Amino acid sequence: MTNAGGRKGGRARVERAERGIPEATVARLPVYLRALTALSDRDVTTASSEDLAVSAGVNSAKLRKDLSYLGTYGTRGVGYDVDYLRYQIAREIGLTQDWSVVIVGIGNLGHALANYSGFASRGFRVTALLDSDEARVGESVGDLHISSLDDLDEIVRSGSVSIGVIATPAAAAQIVCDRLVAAGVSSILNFAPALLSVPDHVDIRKVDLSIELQILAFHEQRKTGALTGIKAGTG
Amino acid sequence: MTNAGGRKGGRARVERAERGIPEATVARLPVYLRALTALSDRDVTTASSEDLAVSAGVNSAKLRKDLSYLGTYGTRGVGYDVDYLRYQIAREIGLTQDWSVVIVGIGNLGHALANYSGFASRGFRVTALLDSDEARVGESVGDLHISSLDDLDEIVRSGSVSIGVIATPAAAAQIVCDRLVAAGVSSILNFAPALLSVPDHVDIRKVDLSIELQILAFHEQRKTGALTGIKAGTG
DNA sequence: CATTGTGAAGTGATTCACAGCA
DNA sequence: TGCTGTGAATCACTTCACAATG
Repeated sequence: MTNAGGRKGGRARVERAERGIPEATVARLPVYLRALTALSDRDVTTASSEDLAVSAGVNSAKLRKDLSYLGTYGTRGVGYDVDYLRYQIAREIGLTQDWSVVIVGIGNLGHALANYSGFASRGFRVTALLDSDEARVGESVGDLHISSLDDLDEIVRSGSVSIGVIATPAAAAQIVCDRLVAAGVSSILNFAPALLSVPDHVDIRKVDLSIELQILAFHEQRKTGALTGIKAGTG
Repeated sequence: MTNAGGRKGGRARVERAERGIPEATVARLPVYLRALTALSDRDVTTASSEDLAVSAGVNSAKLRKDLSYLGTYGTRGVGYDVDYLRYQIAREIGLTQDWSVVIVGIGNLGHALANYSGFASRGFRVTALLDSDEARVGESVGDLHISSLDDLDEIVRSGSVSIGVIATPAAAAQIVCDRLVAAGVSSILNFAPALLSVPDHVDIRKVDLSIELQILAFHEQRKTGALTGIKAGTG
């Protein structure tokens, strides 16, 4: 990488493979993993970067560059061994171990997440569902029952939970977030339309359904020429 | 910027402002909109780029640069008029008009999306729920009832639907996608864990819950040093 | 050979830093 | 004076293009 010049004079020693995987690459590893799994399911044993790239929806140079951050797992003139590469990526992401997840806020979305099979199929085990509404506590969803938010500490500690999912209304999100952090959760997936603040050691990712629609609306508007002074007349 | 001498009254000489908004900026406009709404709700009438930036969770230089793509809506030495800027951003995104949305696949997630109030509160009206499972057709969810996928053409045409949401299993996603496109939908939000191909004129965005968790797991693993047996010391 | 792995070039986004203006 | 709007500098990511190699 072009880190030429060197900043803080000294630490220039590039430990690329271990520390320096670009975020953009990290975000694509699960996509590659899924593509490899699909190939493996179709009994494909070897794939070139081009095959894989098509299967993952990226271009092959990007794919090769991405993989190069992990190590050299390909064979020149041949390609990649599908199962071997799949294992390596799974290991890199951390899917060779199980992860315990708690979901807080068991409304419509929380329900859906609790039942979402896509979590379980990777190594994510939903170990608890929490809600602050005491009327809901005890209710069962799938094979879990809803616990009180007050049990959070106990649940996180005893279940080695490191990932929390927030599916509460926006108004409750920061409080829930603080409690998750206090209980020891250090990665959070937030579905509430709210900006959350967390200490540095906590990772947070946000999924905002209404923002996604708004981004689509922006482009849709451009397409139909509704904005710019072109005669509108939708409909 | 090209606004030299050109204000809003003039014609569309400002090619850049209208056409060239960077994707990264577009993705943040809804965030700014939300921050402005929150400020407005607290009766804040004026905000500096710094205020706004804090409220939106970005830095102020980025916010100012983003806003500069839309036009010149601030006042030097003062800041931005909250309601005025809010309107301008809403207009830019296309939220000054309503958008009809159909949701296909009324399983757990589809249900949750159908009931999600965050859509309606912006200008998104869910006008139809579709499912290919005939046993489900007729069932009611909120104040809508589930229609057959076969009615898609009719629904899209009569309701001027331009946005479709796919919440089906992965195996059905491409077929549903093709049917949406054939019916005239030109923006798609895909929740199915599948790579969809669409013609150029169709915009597609993907929300993948399991990928989000995997990205968190990657970082979580690094934090706990679970993987590589990295010796903490940099050497 | 075919295909990987990677420097180098290219593109896009972010941040800096300050001129220009209310 | 205080803050916006924006060129210039920097940083991050992507793509090119080809030497290295099983």
